[in-house]
Amino acid sequence: MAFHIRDMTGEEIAVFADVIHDLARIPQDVDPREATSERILRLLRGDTLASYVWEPAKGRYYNPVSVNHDESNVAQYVASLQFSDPLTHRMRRLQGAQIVESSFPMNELEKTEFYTDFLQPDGMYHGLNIFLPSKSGKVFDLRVWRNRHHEPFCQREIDLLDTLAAHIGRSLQAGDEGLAILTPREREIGRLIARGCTDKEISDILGIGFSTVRTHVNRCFEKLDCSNRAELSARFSATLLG
Amino acid sequence: MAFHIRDMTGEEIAVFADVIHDLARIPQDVDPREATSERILRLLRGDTLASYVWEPAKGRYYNPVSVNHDESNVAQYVASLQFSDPLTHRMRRLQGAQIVESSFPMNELEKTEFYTDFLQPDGMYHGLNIFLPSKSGKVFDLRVWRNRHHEPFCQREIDLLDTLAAHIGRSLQAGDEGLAILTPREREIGRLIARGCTDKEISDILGIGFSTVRTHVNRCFEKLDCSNRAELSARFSATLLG
DNA sequence: CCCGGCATCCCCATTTTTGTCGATACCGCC
DNA sequence: GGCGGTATCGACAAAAATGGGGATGCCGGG
Repeated sequence: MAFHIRDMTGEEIAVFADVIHDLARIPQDVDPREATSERILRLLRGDTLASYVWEPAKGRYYNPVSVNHDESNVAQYVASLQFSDPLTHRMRRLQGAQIVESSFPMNELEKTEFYTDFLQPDGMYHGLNIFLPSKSGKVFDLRVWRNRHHEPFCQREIDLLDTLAAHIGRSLQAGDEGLAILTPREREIGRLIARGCTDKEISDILGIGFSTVRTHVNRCFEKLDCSNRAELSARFSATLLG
Repeated sequence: MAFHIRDMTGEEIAVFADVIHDLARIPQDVDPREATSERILRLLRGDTLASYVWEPAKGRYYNPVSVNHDESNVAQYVASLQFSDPLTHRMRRLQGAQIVESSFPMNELEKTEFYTDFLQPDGMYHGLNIFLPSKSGKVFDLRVWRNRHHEPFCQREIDLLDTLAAHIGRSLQAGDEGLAILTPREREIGRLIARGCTDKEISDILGIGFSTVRTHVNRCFEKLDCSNRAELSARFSATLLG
């Protein structure tokens, strides 16, 4: 029985590589967490996963993505439970992936209402968290859990999560700095430009007036600081294909 | 001593992820092998690495990339030794990463001239090869070696190389189908278009006539079947930024 | 030695893009 | 109810790109 918790099977290596590959090429209008969270959970051999984004302006978490969690639980966390969560306060400023038990002993955690009301019902026992601050002030996080019948997380998962989170962070960062400032309509038009459509064609495709297209295109130029559609096209297609 | 050869250190996981990330975003005019071979060798814990591309039309290997090899040895391999190489004949049609010793017992190999003249002097003893056919008929390969004082390769490296090679293959494939049909000058102009330069600007930057730029641009359109520069820009920037 | 590919240059007519002014209407928020 | 953001439309002139010709010189392979 030479089983060593840190090893990765050939299949896991391949899945890991695919996740990193996808993160590198994901379109900016897709949430990288949506596209990868199931596979990340599998790689970390966890039971449930949740991810939130801390919005500094509002002082709260929002934009949840979860796997194997009860949806209403996640909704409730965003709505109210986040304000009585004793974990994130303590862990948010730590660097890198952290095992919950290391910062918050289980015997202490089990006594809290947060545990009995929220964690326990959804089978969250052994926890592994990472909080990743981005330039914009937002903090992106990933929270992975195993139920109490499973082994606690160990170094293999810490290393994996550190790496995965860094790449998700890069991907989110790109979204932050990139096309997010455009309105949905503007992104739609940007995508068509990247496909080589002329303004006339775009107005036909979208069923709107030529002038409208012109307005949107000009606004794209302003917002993205592009001087012509070739440059705009580059900005879009850098993350469009894949 | 619970050392298990299949594990990856946290640093290796991070390097591996970076390699995959880079392969996903590498410009099409950069050889993905050049950009990653050192790191791949380190991940596989090998001593030397060489890579060639089999050109079916000419019936020979060309375009070598190597790490820690004597350059003249590699040149000689491409020039002549490849035709007396007893290994690749036997291994080229095998699927996936293969340990040389498994197909070609060492006691047999050590008797050959190829070993004494070529492999031995450069310290190639334990070998791990992969041959990856591409749609165009070309076969891309990676050949990693450890010297005789080191452990033979095992499953960890097979899994890793399988995955790495698949991603390099993807990257090369993209190059094959993409910008490779353009001349160097045409690619240069395509890149500038993707950065948003007008034809006038391009002619100034490159110090050539406006008309010349026009000719190159038109040829790009023809070859890549693009109807305007926005589309061309998309083709270039899909792999340009990183 | 000739041919093909490459890089360089020129002209002309037409289409598309770009810049810069407008304007109206809807919707959510304070 | 006003205000900001979004989506929608219009007009005009300048700048750039596009499509179609044709032309030269260089170089390497058959």
